[in-house]
Amino acid sequence: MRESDKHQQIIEAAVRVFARNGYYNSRVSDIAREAGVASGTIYLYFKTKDDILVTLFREKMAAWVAHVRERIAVEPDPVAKVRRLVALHFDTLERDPALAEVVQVELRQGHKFFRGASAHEVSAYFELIGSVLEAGQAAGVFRGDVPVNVATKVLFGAMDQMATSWVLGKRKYRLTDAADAVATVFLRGVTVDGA
Amino acid sequence: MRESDKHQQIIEAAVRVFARNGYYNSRVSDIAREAGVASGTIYLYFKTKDDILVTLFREKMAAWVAHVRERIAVEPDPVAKVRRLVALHFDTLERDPALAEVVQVELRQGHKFFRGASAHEVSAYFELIGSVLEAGQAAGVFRGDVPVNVATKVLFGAMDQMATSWVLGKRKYRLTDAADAVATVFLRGVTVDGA
DNA sequence: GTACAATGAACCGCGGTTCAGTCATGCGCG
DNA sequence: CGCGCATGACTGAACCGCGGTTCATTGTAC
Repeated sequence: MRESDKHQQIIEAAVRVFARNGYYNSRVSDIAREAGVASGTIYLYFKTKDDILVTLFREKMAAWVAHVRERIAVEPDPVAKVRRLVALHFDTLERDPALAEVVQVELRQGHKFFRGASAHEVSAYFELIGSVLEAGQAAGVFRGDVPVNVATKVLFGAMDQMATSWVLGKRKYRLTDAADAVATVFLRGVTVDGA
Repeated sequence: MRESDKHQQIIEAAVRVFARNGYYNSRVSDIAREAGVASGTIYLYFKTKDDILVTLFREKMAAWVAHVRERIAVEPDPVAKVRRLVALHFDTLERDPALAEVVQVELRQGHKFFRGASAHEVSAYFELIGSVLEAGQAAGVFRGDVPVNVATKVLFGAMDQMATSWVLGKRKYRLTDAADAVATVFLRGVTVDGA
């Protein structure tokens, strides 16, 4: 039983508990029970309850960005990269329902998500999207009259809302099925006419 | 001093307090002080602290939807309606920074926003957007191969993300300036070729 | 004088955090 | 080899501050 075992064990338990009850309605003792440790043990690995949420988000988000980055790198043209990005975004959430619930609903709490400690990881994802769009503009595939930072937010916002609706609607359909439609609308919106 | 005076007074105070500190970091006594009443008075008008948040959201959102609905009704063609909708969405938030903060950041808490008591008001807005897009399809202006419920979420998500970024970035620029770009990307995405 | 709005100090349950004690592991020494 | 002893992870009951809620009292309008 390596140290990182317990750390990870607690993180994974926290994801499930937060997904079930929400952050503020979860007590530390709930996470402890779910992880199969005593509540005091939590404090050997995390400074505070908040720290669990922040750490969980940082680790999950960092892994996410790394995963997406390496997967879209292999796609040669910008259009394919965007399609792949959307598909991966949805696929990641669909693969882990508890994580999806936490990311889409619970992590938006107050100042903890975009602002605060996780800001760095979030902006890394934004920058990843932005770099794809910039490359597309440089290649003459995407129109230059749409500011990249606007297009980035439009794409992220579209994916994010699709995901949120899917989570809140109790995941009754396959999120991935909508990936093409979302990518198509966006691409049609930013591509130069006749490409 | 009509009864509804105090009710409204408390709601407006709550908006400012929640905007400043976040929902969970605001105590009822803070709202009371801001409203200029005693903390016990709050409970003559609201059942619980949660009730304040839910009521505030319902009232604000209902007014929002009504306002947008009547304003876009005068625009005759679907494209103009969409442009107007985006402009109004941003304008409403820009006019009331405290409300914007609460709507974009604080109200996303746990199950209180899209799920739960406010679900009805949110879906009213979604249906409003959806009806515009449907009319556009019927008129042959918008493409029929994009499902309306997907396009609705794409548009809402795009606007919502723009707004969230603007709020989190401390409102350093004019949100309204981005309205055209957002509307243009979306419209280009859903309009039939050559319209 | 009656009714009812408003007050705000005090209550009380909740739950994050602590810490004194238990247990397991491995190491040195006879 | 085996027997304690030191080390440090782990435990979980108890503590304690916080803040939502209540309600006996006061103020006011008619």
